Amino acid sequence: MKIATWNVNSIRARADRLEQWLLRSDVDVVAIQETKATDENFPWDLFEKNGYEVAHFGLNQWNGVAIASRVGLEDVERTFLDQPHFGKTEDAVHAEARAIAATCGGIRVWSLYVPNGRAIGDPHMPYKLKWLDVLRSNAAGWLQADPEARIVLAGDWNIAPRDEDVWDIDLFRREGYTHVTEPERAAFHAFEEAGFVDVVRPFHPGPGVYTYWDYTQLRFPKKQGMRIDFLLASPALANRVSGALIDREERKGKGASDHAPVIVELD
DNA sequence: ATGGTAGTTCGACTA
Repeated sequence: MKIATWNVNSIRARADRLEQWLLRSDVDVVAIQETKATDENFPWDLFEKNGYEVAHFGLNQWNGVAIASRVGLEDVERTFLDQPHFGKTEDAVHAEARAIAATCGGIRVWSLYVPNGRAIGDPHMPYKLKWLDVLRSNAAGWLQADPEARIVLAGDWNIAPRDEDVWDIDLFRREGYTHVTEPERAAFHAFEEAGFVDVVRPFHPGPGVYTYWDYTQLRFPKKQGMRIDFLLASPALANRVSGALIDREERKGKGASDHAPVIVELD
């Protein structure tokens, strides 16, 4: 069984490439981020005609997350408990479309699009950290309730946990860039302390292994990327992982997303 | 000093 995560940066702009990738990659489940779509303009047919069920959570042209599966899709959940909002509104109606879950082939799959902190000192940074902390609190609770639970937290985390996860850590420090700050890294490592495991890194250790390359300044051909997309598996699921792939081919050519798909193979 | 890219959508915002 193969499970993938992929920030597609607009599912409508990526429809043709996504369909070709589904055929080529042969994944059973894919967690998708940044659909930039509403349910009204979401390309449902693309999945159905290729044998996938799909659940989507999209409110407007921003964010948007989905899960597609050909091994079942049950108990869909949109947002996690007490998911923080940006700004003053506190009602669930105003939560951003950044988290969706479904049970696929016995695995609880979360497709997550972690908020971008934008800049050190920007109010989006404490929002990002709070969002991660509440998610971690929920996820730790799921494991406490059932230590054998098969859960995968898959998505665009907008964090580079190690210095080697960006092409030039000195540049990031000098310029005061986000994604590499200590509070962001602590928020990520808290998931590992709760028992979740990055199941891709052991198969693809760095340095120089990335999942995202900015569109500008020839970042991809210059191999200047960031590792910010992760699948964090519960212990019971991590034990079943037999391989992983970061699909750099999909970042090539005209019409590519700025993120590559990340695929995990399970026994 | 500027813009360098790509997506939403048609001005401005997001990444």
